[in-house]
Amino acid sequence: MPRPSTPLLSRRRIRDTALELVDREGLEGLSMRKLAAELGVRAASLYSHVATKEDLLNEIANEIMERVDVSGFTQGWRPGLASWARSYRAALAEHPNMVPLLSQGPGRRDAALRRADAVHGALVGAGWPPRYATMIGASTKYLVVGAAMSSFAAGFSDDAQLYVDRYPHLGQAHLLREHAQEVDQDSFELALSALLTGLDTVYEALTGQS
Amino acid sequence: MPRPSTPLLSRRRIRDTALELVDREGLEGLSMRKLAAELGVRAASLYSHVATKEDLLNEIANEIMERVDVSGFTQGWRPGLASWARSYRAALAEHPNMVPLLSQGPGRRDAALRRADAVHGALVGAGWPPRYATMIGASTKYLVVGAAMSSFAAGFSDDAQLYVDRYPHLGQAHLLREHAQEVDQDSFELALSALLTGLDTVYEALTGQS
DNA sequence: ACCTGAACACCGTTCAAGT
DNA sequence: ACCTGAACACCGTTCAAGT
Repeated sequence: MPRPSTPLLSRRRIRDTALELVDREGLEGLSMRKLAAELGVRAASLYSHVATKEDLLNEIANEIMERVDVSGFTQGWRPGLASWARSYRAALAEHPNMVPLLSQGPGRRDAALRRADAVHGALVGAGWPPRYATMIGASTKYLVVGAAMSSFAAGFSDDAQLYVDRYPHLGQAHLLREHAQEVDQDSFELALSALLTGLDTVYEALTGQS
Repeated sequence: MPRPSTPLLSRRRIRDTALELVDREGLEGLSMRKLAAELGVRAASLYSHVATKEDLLNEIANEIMERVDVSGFTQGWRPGLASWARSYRAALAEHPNMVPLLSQGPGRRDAALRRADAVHGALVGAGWPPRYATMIGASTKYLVVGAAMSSFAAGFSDDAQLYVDRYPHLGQAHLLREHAQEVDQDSFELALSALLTGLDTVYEALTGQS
């Protein structure tokens, strides 16, 4: 008898199912045993395809970062920064449970590093001194990552009345669940446009151009 | 025979030792069993003083947030925001391994909620419309949390040469370990001052004053 | 009131064994 | 080459039992 046709597992299927599990049940809901069960297999089998759980999560993180678009810089540094930031934020928003992992520096994830490098290069190409390019890339990332991590939508617990009663200003501030996403969006856009405006001022002072 | 004098454990001692462990070995290095061992006791004993591990971590997070200073708003909203942001960032920097927990919204942590409320109230008191006060509080938090989460110091792995070789722009950009903290600091200050400048413009347009 | 031993239901990972 | 059962060294938490 020859081989039993195709193998049950593949890295592709393992990654996809793992991400589904994380999206559905959170990072803490992912265990190698549950993942294996979902795939109709035993936990030990996963180790024929994946070195460790940490490795698997890093690969998934890398794939998510691959969807971040840095092509906007062809339009100039200002629209480039804005579209990079929005695309980055959108990528994180698609997998909120992965955000804590995605936020911790580029680590050894190629996709994140390649994008950091592209942003830096584009800023330098536009006339920013290298050191500023570094800081602007970092600042923008702070905004995106911070918005993803501390989004009101995730942070405030479901029984909003608890907050309204005890913290009157927050109550008035429309910080209830139904408005949370809108507040997040607007806060992010406010911060982004304030940052860009502030950078304009610096740019003029540095280069003498607008 | 009367009681054996003083109890071995207290919530205070448990919290302090747990935080030491997290600072020393990271969040993943904290287990109830290791914590108990450190305290000269068995894991089960901890549950006479603490409901769950999650509860314990929330209490620790709350204590850290208590050190964030919002008193600067007596000097006006601009210096208030700046000193709040810096104090918040400093509090996170003291316990980098706790940042992922501290960053996920106020949750049920009183200290974080009280501070969010104070900031909001101060901004409204200074003439900002409530909705803007909410957004400004959120934006500022994004910056602080993002800076803490994705700090270069933590994110880039130790062998900086790996990056220099493969990503030329990053190499030039002084992104080596020894400069990482300085870059972090400067990027944060750049973003903060750009944000404040941007907000000034909005404030003038809204209130007609500076 | 506080601490313990033993147990329960989990983990990630390894490895000899099977096909 | 790929999958498995059994094992190892861990987890958080509970609970009857001891003082």
